[in-house]
Formats: sequence, C-alpha cells, structure tokens
Amino acid sequence: MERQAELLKAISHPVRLCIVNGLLSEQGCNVSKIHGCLNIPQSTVSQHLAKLKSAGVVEGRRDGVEVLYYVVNEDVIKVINSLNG
Amino acid sequence: MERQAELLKAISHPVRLCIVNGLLSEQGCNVSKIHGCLNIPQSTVSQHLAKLKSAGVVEGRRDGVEVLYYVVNEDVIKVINSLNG
DNA sequence: CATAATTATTCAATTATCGTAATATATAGA
DNA sequence: TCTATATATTACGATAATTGAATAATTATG
Repeated sequence: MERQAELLKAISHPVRLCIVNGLLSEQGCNVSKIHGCLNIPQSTVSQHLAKLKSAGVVEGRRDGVEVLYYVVNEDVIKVINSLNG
Repeated sequence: MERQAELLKAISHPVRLCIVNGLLSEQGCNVSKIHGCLNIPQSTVSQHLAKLKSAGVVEGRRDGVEVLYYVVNEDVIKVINSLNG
C-alpha cells in the first residue's frame, strides 16, 4: 500500500502525468522532445524524469547523445489506462 | 489532465489511500472507525478526509453525531480497482 | 583535442505538505 | 441548559516538493 501510494505520488504532478502519458503514446521519447512539447526548462524536465525513475516508473536507455525514456511499471500503465480508456 | 493529477495526488498518501480502500470495501464509514483502525489522531483523520473531500474524492453525510463518508468519484474507483484487481 | 548537442546535477528561493496539540463546533440525550 | 460524544478547524514547526539559473557531465564528430 505504501508502494502504491509512492507510485501514485510519482505521477500525481501535472508535468509528470503529461510526460508519462506522452511516453505511453510514443514509446522511447528523449528529453529534448519532451522539453519542446511542454515548453518548460530542460532542467525541470530532467528533474521530473529523475523522480519518475527513482520511483520505478520509467527507465532511460542512452542512445548516443540522447537518452530514451520508457514507462516500465505495469501498475502505472494500468492506472493510466483506467483513466483514459 | 490537471484534474487527473489532482485526483491522483489526493489519494497518493498512504493514510488517504488506506482510507479510500477502506471506504470502498465498507461503504459509509465514520471517522471514529477510521481513527480506531489506523491508530492515528482523530484530527489527522479529519484533515485527510477534508483533503479527499475538497478534491471531490469523497463526500460525507451526517447521521446524528456521526458523519459517514463515501467515495463518490468514478475515476478514483477505477484507479483503485485497476491496482487491486 | 576542441566543439556542439544532449542530458544531469547543484544551488537557492519559494511554496506546499504533514503531523500534532489545542480548540471549536455540532448533535443527542438527561 | 448541561454534558458527553463525534467531528472539524486552527496554529505552528518540521520536512519535502517545485522551480529556474547556472554549471557539469557525456557523447559524437570534425
């Protein structure tokens, strides 16, 4: 239950929820793209991604200069789907 | 999306998630019962309930001296079910 | 090696959240 | 009205979250 609360907390911020939604609709998004989409500073995006990562919501794979992020948590996917479907 | 984030935030606290789970498994719970179950101060319970209420997650109906709380938000129910089912 | 592009980290300031104690309010019954 | 029970509100200190600017780190390329 603590674990579930932690997961929900990680995605209960407008920017992070938006990021996760975006990552789900377009697998493997890099930071610049998110930065461009949301029109917020790059460091802010990186910090939100770091939070999602430390909560186990996303993982990043480096591809050259870029880092592609993916949603890796099944519970989060379920939650997002239950809200959108 | 802001709205969804607000809902998620409301239930992304261990105590509040526990309260909501409890309210779903036993419709119409009063504050004392929650207070007794969770073993935390009554004012803390009331404050968490107030937060859930202001986020539109629960509603309370007074029955004499007691106030019975119910989960009234469909999205929240979906989210909880997706996590537990 | 120098540079450009991408991403991560650090820092400081502001704001929000949490928990608890104390107090207030509301209701029922003697 | 007085009292007891149940719930709500307030106040406050401690801790955590958020943001943007500046800077650092990483990688590819000339």
